[in-house]
Formats: sequence, structure tokens, C-alpha cells
Amino acid sequence: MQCSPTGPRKGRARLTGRTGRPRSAAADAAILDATRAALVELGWGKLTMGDVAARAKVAKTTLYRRWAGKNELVLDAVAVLFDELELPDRGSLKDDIEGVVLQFAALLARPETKTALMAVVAESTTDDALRTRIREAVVERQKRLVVQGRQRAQRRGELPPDGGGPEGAAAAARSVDLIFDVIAGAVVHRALVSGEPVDAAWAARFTTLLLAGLGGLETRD
Amino acid sequence: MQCSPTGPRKGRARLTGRTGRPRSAAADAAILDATRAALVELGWGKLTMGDVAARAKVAKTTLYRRWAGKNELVLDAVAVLFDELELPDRGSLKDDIEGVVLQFAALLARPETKTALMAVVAESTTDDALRTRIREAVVERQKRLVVQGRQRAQRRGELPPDGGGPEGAAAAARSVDLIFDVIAGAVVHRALVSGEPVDAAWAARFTTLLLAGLGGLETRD
Amino acid sequence: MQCSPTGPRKGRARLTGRTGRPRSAAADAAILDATRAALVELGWGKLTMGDVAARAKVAKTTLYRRWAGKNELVLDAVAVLFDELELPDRGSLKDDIEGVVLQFAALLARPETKTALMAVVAESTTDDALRTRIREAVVERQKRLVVQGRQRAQRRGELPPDGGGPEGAAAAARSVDLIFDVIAGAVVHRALVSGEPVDAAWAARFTTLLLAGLGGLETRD
Amino acid sequence: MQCSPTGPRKGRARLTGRTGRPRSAAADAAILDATRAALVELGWGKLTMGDVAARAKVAKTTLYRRWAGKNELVLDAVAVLFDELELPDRGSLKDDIEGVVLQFAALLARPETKTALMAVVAESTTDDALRTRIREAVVERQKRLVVQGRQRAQRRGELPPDGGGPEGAAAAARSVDLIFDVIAGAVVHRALVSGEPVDAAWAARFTTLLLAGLGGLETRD
DNA sequence: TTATAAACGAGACGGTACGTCGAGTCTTAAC
DNA sequence: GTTAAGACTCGACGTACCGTCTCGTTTATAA
Repeated sequence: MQCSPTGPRKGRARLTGRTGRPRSAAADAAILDATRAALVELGWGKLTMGDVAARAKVAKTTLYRRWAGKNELVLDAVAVLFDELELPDRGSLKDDIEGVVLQFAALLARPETKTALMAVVAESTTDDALRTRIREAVVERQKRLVVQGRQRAQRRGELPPDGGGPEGAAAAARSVDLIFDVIAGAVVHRALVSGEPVDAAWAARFTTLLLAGLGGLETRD
Repeated sequence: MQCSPTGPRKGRARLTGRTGRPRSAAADAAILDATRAALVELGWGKLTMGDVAARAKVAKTTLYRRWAGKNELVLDAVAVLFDELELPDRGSLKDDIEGVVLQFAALLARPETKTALMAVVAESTTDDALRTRIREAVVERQKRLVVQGRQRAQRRGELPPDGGGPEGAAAAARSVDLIFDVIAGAVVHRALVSGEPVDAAWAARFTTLLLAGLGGLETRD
Repeated sequence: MQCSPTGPRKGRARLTGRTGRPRSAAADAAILDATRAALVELGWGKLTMGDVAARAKVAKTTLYRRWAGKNELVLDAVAVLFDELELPDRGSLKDDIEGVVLQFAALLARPETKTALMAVVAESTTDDALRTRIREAVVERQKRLVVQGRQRAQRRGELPPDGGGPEGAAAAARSVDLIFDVIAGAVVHRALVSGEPVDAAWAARFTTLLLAGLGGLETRD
Repeated sequence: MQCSPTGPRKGRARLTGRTGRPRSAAADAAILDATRAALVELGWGKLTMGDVAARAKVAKTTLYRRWAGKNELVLDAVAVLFDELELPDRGSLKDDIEGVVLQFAALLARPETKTALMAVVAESTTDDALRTRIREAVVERQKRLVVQGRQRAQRRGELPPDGGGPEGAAAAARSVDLIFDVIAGAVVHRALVSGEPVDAAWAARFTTLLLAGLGGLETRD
């Protein structure tokens, strides 16, 4: 996991020298579980801190000692779900992409994810710290999937190797970013904005488009 | 415009025989202007109905007589901005796409748009009526840009004409949907989730990918 | 009846010279009936002008054209009930008093009367015009009962005749006022404040006290 | 004092084991003071809970945590004033009664008392819990004055002693109730309904009537 | 017969207060 | 120094009535 606590405990290493009753580790897990459960039942808009505390059988003070507010709490509760995504080797780049697209779509179909992700991103447009936290906790972490798929395809010979030198590395990073935005953006938009199902047929057509596009991209960049 | 009022007035057609003082048309405009101004200054999260009413010099009840709540009001206030998008003819499909991508990015860069769009979509995950309204007011309306660009490219010979018969029409519709999700999704994700600028360079690289992808798509579907 | 309308119509005599549609007499009756019905069902506190208008099948404007507000409307609706009180000749002062006490108690037992009377009096503590109107419409009108009973008792020889001259008249007026306050006050207090029933036994005991008191009063004043 | 709080705290005895932050005692006093001040300035009709909260420098929720509504709050604020009434020994029953009548009249002349008392009684006609509360907080408490005056007069020999046995006790209680209704009723009616001053002259005449009446009553009951 | 003028129904309007809810803080006693 | 409990301040919520207004319509007299 990542970064839950915010209170005075955070800074001072847990190594030594502190006194008093230690924070309950079980409480952390109970709170995050309760948060996800509340998201499922109520959605972002109706979720309240008091309700989460009650579900977790914890006092509200305990919540606020560890998270700055609803945004941060929900982000942590949801971010961990994204770490379950992985890129199983299905033998070809096309199948790998289709697989991860469907995995991602399945994740976005979960009520806690779909309601929380957009809401937290919306809040982040007026909260820089939150935006940073989202990028650390979700965006950058999941780019690993693109990087991994690319490397695997290069090993298979489906994609040309990166160009050498700092120039080549920068180009590779730009490609990763672009591909990540295209994949994540298209799936999110299809699922949440257009409100159409991301099924195997759509995934196949999208992957076809993307692979052809990659070909065009590589020849130039 | 589209669909502001919600109250009992909506149903009964305004055709004849209605009694009572008519609703003020000026109030509608003042309210939507005030809503956009409040979005700019406060963002979705801090915007309140009372504040909007005060800015519009209107009673809170007048707001609630016309819109069911914050979601519906903000949606109407923002949806009209999307109608300003257009597809100027720049001579080639590539330039047309780059142009609309940059226009769209500019729209998403406006504070009222960026804070409102994601928030309303987030709310729509737990509100079916709202989801429908978003699709009518934004999603379906803007597909016209894709349709128009496609037709223009076909006229220019940059894209093959649609296949004949109902089969061909369905394939064309699927293509439009897919392309729309890819373009809108990628731009939104780049701008709001990744938080990176959508500048001319990015637009060019994205368009290159998309055009190559379209080629791959057309040969098969 | 007394004084319902307040609007511009009030001043100019109805005799001549006005044009336009005349006020509906039926509406007046319907409104006052509706007011009493609403008092019974809802009590003073929950009664609303809109509700009265709806019950009377009349527009709110029609109410406000005739009465200045809730206080005035309710006062008029209730005052007329007090005019039903009368002093039947039962042959002796004691029986006459007991009769009127029980009549008055029965009137106060009606839900519309009990809830309205106290409330309007309460409002009149901060509204001089209302206080005047109450005195005209209720208090002074009902003193006739005391005057009448006194005269009848004097005719029977149960009470000595008034003293002569302005002196005697003033003393008589003072007596009437005092007796009225004692009777009305005791019955109202018993019924509404103490919340005990005003039954025949109580009326008999009260009348005994009052009659003995009157004897003491007459010998001196 | 008596009975201010209504919330969950009321039930569970304050004996032991309760947790959480205790209610502020200072807030209670500030609220009741503010209520009386608002009654003086605004009268019952214009008094609002929000205004009382603001005057007491307390949140509106704190009011509602302790009192169910305006009726209960105002009753508590005013009831305490009635406890200031007392029956100084002036040497004779007549003087004692005149004294307490004038004291009571002075209390009713205070703006907070006059506007609140009638209004709360009016509300109590459609609210049984409120009626009970009024009787406990005001009516029954002030009967002590009648009881005390009666005992004192009996000690002085101005009134015969109570009859013996349960019979005599019941008769005494009936007398107390009757006398209380007559005194309180007459004074309230004179002051608030008739709107005439309760001055020494009126008090003397009323007391004369009452004392003579008591004589008649005692010989029979 | 036609104007004129007021009453009328309907319902939108600007306000004010309501009573509730949630956020986030603070104060206790217990651990 | 954390914990549970719950009171606290603050601010927004959405609703209910208020009393006024603006319509179109109806119903009388007066010209």
C-alpha cells in the first residue's frame, strides 16, 4: 500500500522514542474496507465520514487523525484496487492489450471504482495536492503495464527496440505516455461517459485501431 | 438550447390554455451565467445553490422550480459551451483532427468546464436520469464533429466511402462511436487525469497515431 | 357580522358610483368556513393562508384583497361564534350565571375557538390594531351578557338598582367590567390553562363564589 | 429550574458511565437569556430560533439538541420568571391577596411574559406534551401561593380550618383550584384581553369581591 | 353595445425561516 | 498519546409559507 496516515505520527519514524498508545493497525484496514463498502452502497456523493466511521466501528477522530478528508480517504481506498491489474502473457501484443483492456473495464465496472475515480479527479481540478497524490497513487503506478507490454512485444519482435541514447529514452517515454492516455482514456470514456459496455468485441476493434496506430507512430517518432 | 426547466410547467405543452404568471426568461439566462461564474471562482465542490441564486439576483426557490438540483443545473450551464465546438475545414483530415483536438483541449482548459464535467459524470454513476441527460446534452450532440469530419474526408478521398446497406451503416456508426471515445477519452485523460498539457506537439503525435489506426480499422471492418 | 374587507372597496360606500366586477359574497362565506375548518384540523400554528385558499377554492389574492393577514382572518372567522352566546332567562341570577358559564365553556371547548382565541390575543400583544379589533369584535360585544343579566336581576330584586347620576353609571360600568373579567377569565383559565373541565359542578361552585362576592361588592361600591 | 434538555441525554441518568463531551452548562443560561431578550425585542411571533442562537453565540443545532422547538424553549425561558412570585406577609388576607395580584400583574406587564404566555398556551391546545409541560412548569408550581395564603389566613383565624379526613382535604384542594383559576384568570383577562391596567384600585375592588365570595364559599363547601 | 374597471384563478416571484445534515474540531474519561 | 463518545461551530441543504406580482379571464355597471 501507500500513504495513508497524515497525523503527527507520520513524520517521526516509527522506529523509536515515541510514547503513548500506538495506533491500531486493524483500524486502518477496517476504515478502508468500510469506505469501499460505503462507496458501493451510497456512491461518492452520499458517502459521509460519519457513516464510514460508524461502519468501521471507529470514532470520527480516528479517521481525521489519519486522513485529511474525504478525498484523501477515498483515494487511498480505491487506489489499492488498481494494483490488482496485471499483464498476463497471452503470446501476442494484440492479445495482451485486449486482456488488459478487459481487465481495466472490469475494474471500472465495479461501483466503488467508477463513482470514486471520476469524483476524485473532479476534486483534483481545484486541489493541487490531491492531483499530485492521484498521479502518484494511480496514474504513474499503472504506466508499468504499458512499459511491460512494450518490452514484452519488443522481446517478441512485434515492436522495434527503443532508439539508443537519451533521445531514444525520451521518445520511448513520450510513447508510453501517449499510449497510456489513449488506452485509459478510451476505456474510461466508453464506460463512464458514453455509458456503453466495454465487451470483447469493442476491445478487439479498439485494439486493432491501436495496433495499426502504433505502427504508424513507430515509423516516425 | 436544450432542456432547462424541470417543474410541472415542462410537461404540459406551452401551446395553449396555461394560466398563471409565466416564468421569466431573463431569469434562466441570469442563472446559467451565474452558475458558470461560480464554477470559475469556486469550482464544483464549493459551488452552492444559494450562492448561485444570490449571484443571479434570484430566489433560491426559483432555482429549484426549474432544476432538480446542482447536478442538473451545472450540466445545463456547461453543456451549452460544447456547442461552440466546430470543425473548420483546414484542407486535410490530419489538420482537421488536430484542429478539433486543440479546440476541445482549450474548452477543457476553461476552469468551469474542467471542474464541472468530471463531477457531473461522477454523479451520473449513481443517477440514471442524470446519465441520460448527459448523453443527450453532451455526448450525442458532439458526435456530429466526428461524423462531419468523416464525411469531409470521404469527399476528399482520404477515407473510403461507407459500405452500402444496413450493414455498412451499422459499421459506420460503430466507427464513429469508437473514434469519438478514443479522441474524447484521450484528450480528457491527458488534460485532467495525467495533468499534462494538450499542446500542438501532443496533438500532432496523437493524430498521427489515430490516422494510422483508422487505416488499419478501415481495411477490416 | 362585522368588518371583513380591508381593500380599496372598504372605504367607498357600496351605494353608488363604483364600476367593475363586484366582490363575490359567496367567497366570503366560503373563506370563513374554510378558516374554521382549518383551525379544527390544524390548529392556529399549522394553519396557512394557502391552505385556507385551497379549501375555499379561491385564489390567495382573493384572501389578501379582503383581510390583511392571518390574524385578522382568523379573528373574523371566530368572532362570529361568540355572537351565538345568549342569556336565557332561567328564573334566578344564579341559574342565569351558571347557564352562561356553561355556554361559554362549551364554546371554548370547540377546537377552532380554543386554538384561535389565545393565539390572536397573544399576537395582539405586539399589534395594537389587532388588539383594538379584538376588543371591538369580541370583548365589548359580549359584555352585553353581563349587562343583561344584571338588569334582569335588578328587575327581579336580586340586585339593588344602579345608583343615580353619572357617579352611579360609572360605578355600574366598573362593576360590569370587573364581573366580565372575573367570569371570562376564570372560565378561560380553567378550560385552557389549567386544562380542567368546566362542568356543572365547577360552574355551581364558581357561581356561588361569584354571587357571594357580588353581595360584598354591592354593599360598598 | 426545571426541565430544559430534551435530547438523548435526558433519559439516561447522569449518574455514571456516560462518555463524550458533556453539554455546556453556560450555553443553557446564555440561550435562555437570549430567548428572553428576543421576546422583549421581537415578541413571540417574530422570534426565530436562528436569531436566538445568534444572540446566545451558539449554533442552531445546539438549540435543537436541547429543546424540541420554539414552544418548549420559550416556555422554559419564561417559566423561571414565575418562580420569583412570592407572598409577603402583610398582616391580613386582604392585603396579602392585593399584594400578590399586583405582583402577578407586574409580571404580566413585562413584554417577554405577556407575549409568550398566551402564545404558548395557544399552542398547547394542539400539543398535549406542551400542555403537560405548562402545567408542571407554571400552573401547579404557582398554586403554592394560594395554599400558602390560605394557611396563613387560617393561622390568623381569618378563614376556618380545613375539614378533617380525606373529605376535607379534597374540598380544600377544590377550593385552591377554584381560587387559583379565579385570581389568575381575572388578572390575565383584565391585563391581556380587556387590555385595561391592573392598578391598586382594581386590585382592591377585585379583592373585595373575592373575599366576600370566599365567605360564601366556606359556608357551603 | 360596447367600454371600462374591478374581481378572479393561477402560478411565478423575492424573501425569510425552517429543521436537518454533514464537516471538521474539541472535550471528556478510559486505556 | 490514542481511543470512543458525543457535544460543539459552521454552513449548506431543500422545503414551506409569506405576501406580492403578473398574466389571461370573467362579470358587472356606465357610456
